[in-house]
Formats: sequence, C-alpha cells, structure tokens
Amino acid sequence: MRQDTAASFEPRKSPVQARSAATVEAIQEATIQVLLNGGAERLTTTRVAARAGASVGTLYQYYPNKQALLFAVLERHLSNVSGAVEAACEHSRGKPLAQLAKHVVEAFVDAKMRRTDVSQALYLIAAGIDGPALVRRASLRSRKAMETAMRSAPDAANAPEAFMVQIMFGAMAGATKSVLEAGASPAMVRKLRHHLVLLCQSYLEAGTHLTSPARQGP
Amino acid sequence: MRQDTAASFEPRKSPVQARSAATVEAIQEATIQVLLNGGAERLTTTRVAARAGASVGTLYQYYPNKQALLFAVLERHLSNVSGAVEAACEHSRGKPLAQLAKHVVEAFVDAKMRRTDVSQALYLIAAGIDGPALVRRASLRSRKAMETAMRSAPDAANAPEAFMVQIMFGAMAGATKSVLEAGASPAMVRKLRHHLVLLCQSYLEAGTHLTSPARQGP
Amino acid sequence: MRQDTAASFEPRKSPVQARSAATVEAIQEATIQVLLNGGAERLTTTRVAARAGASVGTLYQYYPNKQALLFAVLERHLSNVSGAVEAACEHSRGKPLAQLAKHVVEAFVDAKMRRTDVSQALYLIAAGIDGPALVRRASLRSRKAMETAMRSAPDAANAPEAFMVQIMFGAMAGATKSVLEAGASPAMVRKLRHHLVLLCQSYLEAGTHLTSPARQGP
Amino acid sequence: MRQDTAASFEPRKSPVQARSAATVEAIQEATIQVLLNGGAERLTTTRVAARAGASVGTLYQYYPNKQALLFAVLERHLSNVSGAVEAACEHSRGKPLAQLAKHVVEAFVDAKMRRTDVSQALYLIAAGIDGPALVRRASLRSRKAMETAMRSAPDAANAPEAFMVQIMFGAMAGATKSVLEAGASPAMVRKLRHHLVLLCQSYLEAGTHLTSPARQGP
DNA sequence: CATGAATGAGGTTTCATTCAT
DNA sequence: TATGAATGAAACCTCATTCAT
Repeated sequence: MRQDTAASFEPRKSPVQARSAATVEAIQEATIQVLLNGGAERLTTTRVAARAGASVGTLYQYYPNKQALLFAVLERHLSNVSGAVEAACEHSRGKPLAQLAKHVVEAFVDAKMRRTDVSQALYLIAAGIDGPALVRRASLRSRKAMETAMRSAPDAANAPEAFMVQIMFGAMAGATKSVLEAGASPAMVRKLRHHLVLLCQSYLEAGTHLTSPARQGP
Repeated sequence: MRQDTAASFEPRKSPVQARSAATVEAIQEATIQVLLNGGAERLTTTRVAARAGASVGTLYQYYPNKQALLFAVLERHLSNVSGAVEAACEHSRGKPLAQLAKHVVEAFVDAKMRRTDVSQALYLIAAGIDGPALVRRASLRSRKAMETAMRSAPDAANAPEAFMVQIMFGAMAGATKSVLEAGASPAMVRKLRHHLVLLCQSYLEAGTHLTSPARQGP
Repeated sequence: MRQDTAASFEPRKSPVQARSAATVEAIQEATIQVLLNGGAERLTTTRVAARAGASVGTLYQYYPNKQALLFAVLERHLSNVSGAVEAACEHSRGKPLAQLAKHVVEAFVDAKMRRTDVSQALYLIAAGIDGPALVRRASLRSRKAMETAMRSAPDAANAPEAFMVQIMFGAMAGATKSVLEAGASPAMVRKLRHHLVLLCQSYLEAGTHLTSPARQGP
Repeated sequence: MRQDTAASFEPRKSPVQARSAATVEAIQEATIQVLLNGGAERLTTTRVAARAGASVGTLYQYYPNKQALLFAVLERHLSNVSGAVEAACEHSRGKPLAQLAKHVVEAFVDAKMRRTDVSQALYLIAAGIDGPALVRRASLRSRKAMETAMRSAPDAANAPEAFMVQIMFGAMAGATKSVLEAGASPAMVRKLRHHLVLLCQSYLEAGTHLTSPARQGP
C-alpha cells in the first residue's frame, strides 16, 4: 500500500458481464477470508487473488489499487447497515419514539449480524487510511435518518437532541463489537438485540425528561 | 513486520537507569506522534526512532521487534484505563449500584480522555495482530472489577447479570470513540461524561427490573 | 520506473565515509556495465546492485529511485565534458578564433573519448525521461562558455552568431557519436579529432565571411 | 518487452486489403502520438491500440510483438530519409562535389523535417534494443549512395575519403537533432538548411586539399 | 551502549501477450 | 477477423532487523 496520492479509489470498471460479476464477487469474498485468517498484516493483493481463484492482474482490472479494494468491501457492508437503518426509520414514521428506537436497534443488529464473519473482518481494516472517514460518513447517514424519523413521532415534543442520537449509535456499535469479539453465538446475538433495545429506550426516556424540564406533574 | 513465530513481545530490558527511562518514554511518545500524522501505514521503526531522537539500533535494544513496541504503547494506555476503573470500583465498595455506575463511568471517561491524541492514535493499531486480544483482556479486567464491586452493593439483590456489564462497557467504549472521532472538544467530553452516566444508570435500572421480577412488592 | 511525480531526483545522502564512497562508485560503474550488455531494457535496479556487489536496499539508500541513479550517471559524464570545454575556453582567452576552435574541439573529443564505454552506454539512457533536458542544459553550458571566449578573441569582429555555435556543437556531438558506434578505435579517434578541428575551423571561417559582408579586402 | 529470443521482428502480414492498410497506418501514427506525450516509458501496446481506435488483439495481428512495431515505425522514417538522400545523389550524378553536397544536405534536412514530431518521437526509441543497428544500417546506405555519386563527379579526383562522408553525415544528424530539440521553428529549419550546406561544402573543400597533397603544384 | 549502513524478503503494481468468444 | 479479459512474470521499492564500528 504505497499509494498516497489522492488517486481515485473508484472501482475501475463495472462488471457488466456475468463472468465479471462473479469474479468481482469472488474477490470481495476472498478479501474477507484472507482478512479473517491472517489479519490486515497478511492481506496482500496476491493472496486475495489466489484465494479468489484469479490472478493478480485480474484483481487490478477491477480495482486500481489495494486501497480501492478495501474501500469497496468496507463500503458495501456499511452501506448495507445504513440502508437497513434507513428502511427501519422509514417504516416507523409516525410511530412513538420507543417503537422507533426498537425498530432501529433491531434493524441495526440484524444487518450487522447477518454475516458475523464479515463484520469481524472489517474491524481489521476500518482503521486503515480513510477507513475512519467512511465509517463516520455511514454513521452520519444513519443518524440523520433517525433524527428525521424522530421529528415525525407523535411524542416528538420529547425528542432528544442530536447528541443523544450520536451517543446511541456509538453505544450500539460498541456493544455489538463487544459481542462480536466474544464469539457472537446466536443466543448471544438474540440477547444483544433485546438488551440494546432496552438500553436505547431507557436512555432516550431518561434523556428526554432531562431536556424537557417541565415533567408535566400535577 | 515479517514476524510470525510467537516470539516474546515482552520489552527487552527494564529501564532501570534514568536515561533509559527517558529514552523509553521518548520512544513511546514518538510512536504516538508518528501514528497521528501518517497512520499505521507510515509507522516505521526508523521513523519512530528518528522522531524520538534516537537511532533504530537503540529502539531495538528496548523492544525486540515492532510488534512489541506497539503492544507496549497500547497496553500502557489500556492499563491506565482499566486501573482507573478498578480504583473507582474500590472506592465505591458498599455504595448503591447507581452511584457505583456513576463513579465507574466518570473514571472511564476521564482516563480515556486525559490524552485524546493518544486514544485517537491507538485506534489505528488496535486492529493489528493481537491488538484485539489485548483489548479484550483489558475490558475483561474492568468488567470483573465492576462485577465484584456490584456484589458488595447494598442493593446487590438487584445486581444485573454479567452480560449487562459487558454491554455497558461496550456501549461506553463505542460512545467514547464516536466523540473522539468527532473532535472531542472539552465541552463535548463533559457532555459525554454526563450522558454516559445517564445511559448506564437507566440501563442498569431497566435491566434489573427485567431480571428480578419479584421487586413489585405489595 | 513507476515514478511520475516530480519527486526529487537528488541523491539521498552524500557518501561521507570511505566505504560509502566506494559503494557509490561501484554502483555507478555497475550501471554502465549493465547498460553495456543488455541495453536500457535490461537495466534493473536489482541487476545493477548485484553487479556492484551490493543489495538493492543499499542502492536505494543512495538514490531515491531508478531515475535518480541514471541522472547521476548521465550528469557526471556530461559535466565532465562541459567542464573540459569550459576549461579549454578559459585557456584560450585572447587567442584567435581558429585556435579557440581547435582547443575546444580537442577538449571535447578527449573528454568524450576518455571512456568510450561510458559514452556508448549513455546514449542508451539519454533518451529517457528528462534525459534530453539534462543534455540540453549541458550543451548550453558549453555553448555559453564558447560564446564568451569568442568575444575575447582578437578577431572577435568576425565572431559568428550564437546559432553557428549551436550547429558546431551539434555537429561535433553527431560526428563523435557516429565514430563511437563504429567502434572508436584509437586510430579512428585520432582521425576524428583532426577532422573535427578542420570541420569547425572551416565552418567558422565560411560562416564568418557570410555574416560580416565587408571582407576587408585591399 | 519480455522478449529475448531473436524472434522475427518482421511484420506479421502485409496489409493487402485496404482496411488493413488503414489500420496499420493508424497504428503507426498512434505510436508516434503516444510516444510524444508520455515518452517511451508510457508506450504500451494497449495504449497504442486504443489511440489507434483498435484493440490490442488487432495490433498483434499485424506485429508479432512490441519491438516489431517500434522497428517498423523507426525503419519507415529512416528509410524515407535514406531514400531522399539516394534520390538526391541520383539526380546529382555528374555534378561537381559542391553541388552534390548541397543537394544531399537539402534532401536530408527536408526529409527529416517534413514531420518534426515524428523525428522528435523517434529519438525516444532509437536507443532501444537494436535501434542503433537500424540507424547504422540506414546511415550506411546514405553514405554508400553519396560515395558512389562522388565518384561520378567531374572533380572526382578531389573526392574525399569515406571517413569524411561518415563525419559529414554524423555532423548533419547531430546539428539537426540539436535544432529539433530547440523547437525547430520553420525559420530555424531554413537557417539550419543553409548552414549545413555551408558546413559540408567548406569541410569537403578543406578536407580535400588535405588529402590530395599534389594540389599545390604550380 | 549507541549508531546507522547494509541486507533482502516480500509487497504492490504494470504490461506484453494469449485465446475464448 | 476483431475483441478485450485474463494471465503471471518481473519490475520497483520499502522496511524490519542485524551487526561492525
């Protein structure tokens, strides 16, 4: 990864033909696999290509450099998760805050845990150059969606400030990561799902009361 | 980092002399600095040594290899944080759960944010080989301390299961990271501190009710 | 030679120690040798290093990239030649044009032919990126020296325009190259020397008459 | 250019059909263009093909490898020039030496400067493997033609030795190259033409007197 | 003990060439 | 016949690590 110049990280050509699509898919999958048994340190373009059953040259026909490959893999995953969150927000339009939170949390956990191996692998590259930027962008996207949805809630008056949403998503990500690192058995994942709903709901309620001083008492 | 064998990652010699201690300190600090302006990609032993005002050879007298250096830096930080949490637990022995939570959260945030640059830098290497292992171990240490402290609380009957503690620490770490990535201005940090207390307390309370159904006395 | 950015082509470190100086010398010489039996196409940094009895790494401690190495070798030679021409101009200050021309031509041929192998080799890289620029600069330096010397000649009134000097040096270079390609036996070199003096002197005289119309006849 | 075996560099098929001829022409032209804006370093078969509006496969149907392509382009140019010189010699049969020289020089300059871009581009590959051989062969062809023509001159008695012809052509090539590198504006080219005639004529005359000592008779 | 030149395995990337479509 | 995806050898260059000074 010698590449420093702000070269284009865009994929080189879109795989229009069926075979190409399969190759690209294989390369992405191989990237995950290589990452999972060797870490970022052992991730070389040659190894990825070999694992994908292709040659390095082929890899470089679809990605201009190693960074671009990692970007693509990371982005796909983040986009899946953000997309799921956005969809949940959409579906929960007009629902009370507690329910919105529930749907969002469940969508987040489900999307993240659909492929625990992928999620696990991505932590290994997320720290890489500009990985953080991608992550931040994806996170922002989710947060915006949630903030919008919150404004449409019947109890929107109690809607928490943006900061709380940030904390909430940070907490979700952190707790999920912790479970992932502990093995992420299906049972644990179910439990995580349940507890994160609890955590977010109680936090939102507590935070809301905090912000709206008049606690409507008699 | 060609190193594969599970070589000893222990520092080579303990810096008994004053000069050695200063050198070691300079090298650790240089590591952070290099990390902060170049990322993990640009972190080379030569560069670190140069920044520390030493030569590569000197660096290799204190650390058997690059990994060992990164380990040492990471461990020191994690140990600081775990230590702070442990101390807070110690001090809160016999206090009610809510107060314990408050002390622990504040200790965590304070320790983590004492040097935001260091925390930021460490995310860049935490993903490296066996970085996760270190992190997991440190996290475990904190959790154990908290679980022990909880059992000494007057309302220990309501003490949550271990899983909740895991979630709590995961959430704390995630939210903190999120703030760190957003710039971590002092004002934000203060807010984070406050909100995390809120989050943990309300989560613990909600979770407790959940687990111990018998609380609804007559 | 992937390098495109206008990176510094300056040597990386000046060889202050004796051993370093020897290494640098060996690398330069090896470059010539590799060039001579394989052409520019076969010139790889690895091969050069091997021939110099060093490792690639060592080569790259003295030259930041392949271009820089070729530059250094080319420049040294061109500088030798330009230097010789300048010295000849200096020594011929105040002498008539014909004698100046003689000295310059002889200095040029002698300098160029001191190491016919080097001269031969350099044609192979002179065409490379920015080689032409170097050559042009060196040529200019020689031409300026000659023009200056000409103005100090007793028959300076007949001094030819700058264009003629350009042509003269171009012709010298071309004829020399032709002899070099034909083998450059000592006998041929002697003949070349003699003929180039003749060529330049007669050209200057003819050209001068051309420019200064009044041929001072009785 | 991995090719080592002295494989045939002959074009693969003669373009008998009109379409083929057009393709070949386009490829040759594209080679020049690519060479002119990227240098030899950037000359890849794919790029040439793309610029010619064809595919690599097509290129390889006309040339067995990259070398063959470069050969063909270089040879065509050299052949043009040699041909022009030969024609001039033919036309000047029986004319005095001075006039022969004039015609030859003018033919050379005109042929070389008909497409300054092509001439410029070719310097970039002439150094390549066996480029020198081609150049030498072409030069020899011109020289032979001139020597033959000289023997038919009325003042053939004064005809210079072969070496002088070699020097003459070398000088012409060198001076022309120098002008080319300086930009080769039409005005400069005209001047070059004029001066080279002068240079060759005066050299021939001076050299002739030199060789035939018997001229000083009463 | 400190230094920093030397080493060389190995990583990234290019590009001439082939061949199935 | 034309195409252009695939191939993989080989080039350039870096950097962890050692060791003579």
